[in-house]
Amino acid sequence: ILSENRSLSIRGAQEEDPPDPQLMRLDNMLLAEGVSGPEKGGGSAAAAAAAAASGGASDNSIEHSDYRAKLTQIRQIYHTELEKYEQACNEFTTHVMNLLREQSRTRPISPKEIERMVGIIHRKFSSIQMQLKQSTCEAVMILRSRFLDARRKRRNFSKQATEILNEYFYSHLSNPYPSEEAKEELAKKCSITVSQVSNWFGNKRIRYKKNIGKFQEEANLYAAKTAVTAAHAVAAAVQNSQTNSPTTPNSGSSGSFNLPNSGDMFLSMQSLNGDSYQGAQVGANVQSQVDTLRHVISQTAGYSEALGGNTMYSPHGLNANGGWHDTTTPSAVISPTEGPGSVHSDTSN
DNA sequence: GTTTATGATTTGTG
DNA sequence: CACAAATCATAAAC
Repeated sequence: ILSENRSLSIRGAQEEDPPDPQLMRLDNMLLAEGVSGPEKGGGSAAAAAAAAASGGASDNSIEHSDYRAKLTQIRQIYHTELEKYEQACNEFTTHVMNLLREQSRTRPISPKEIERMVGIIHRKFSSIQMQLKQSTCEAVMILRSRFLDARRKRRNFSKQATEILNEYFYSHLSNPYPSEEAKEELAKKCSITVSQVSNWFGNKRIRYKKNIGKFQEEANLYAAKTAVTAAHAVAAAVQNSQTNSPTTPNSGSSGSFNLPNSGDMFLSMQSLNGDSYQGAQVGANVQSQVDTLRHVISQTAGYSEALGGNTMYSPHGLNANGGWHDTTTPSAVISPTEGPGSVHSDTSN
């Protein structure tokens, strides 16, 4: 009898004589969510995530890994608790049986009474199990709602991803519109989706334009980051006017990029950007670096922050009215540093 | 707690 | 459809 009871209680997770519809619902849901399903490996819900994670499809592995971790956690708790209850149930049953057996020596105990006792015990424990399942379901639901509704659970991108994006943005300030291809590349590098990249650039553009002053520091930082290589490129292109090597990056805390002869440098840059050199040897591929360098140089050339407003140095291709795109331009303001040669065809990558 | 930063969404335009 | 702009909702900082 005892062994029979044990096996019954072990199996007894779902089968109660009255097939409680609520219980069935819970069980089905837990099974569907992969909580009560196969221990490891691929749950039904985890299948997609697993494919994304191992398949190298950078799409949403990051988003789902978190989800999966939490789900696993829930599953573990669920199983642990379930096991605990079963064990407790068995122990308690045994205990009661022993008690009854002992009492049977002093007074007659009918098998019916024993059966009744066992029934009571099992009902008690299965109601506990029900509660367990219910709360587990609840937890899964909450988890799901938090992860399904992307807007609710906003995760910041990793520092690294932000670095990469900013680097691209500030080194293409004159035309911060990555091509589809470039977006894909960025997405891959940042482990985010292409649309996330698009979102990021959309937000960045509008917010940069809205308050350029606020982004000056950041712009300088990222400009300085690539300034070394940019300086090299420019220096190679403009062989003259190279008195001193641009010193060390200087980890520009307050934009102190110590250029030796900024004025001259700036002039050469202008001519470079203007016409004379444009097509010759340094083509558009230097343009991005010119962008970045110009920023630094203008800083060094005695340009205080935004407070006054950027008159002469209306930053990079952004005409004084604002807007890279120039839709229905009310006034054609020509950026002084931007010569006749407009900047497009960026030769990304 | 409040404020700021930031990713996502909605709306509107060409 | 890509984009700008406004807006939402949350994360992170204070």
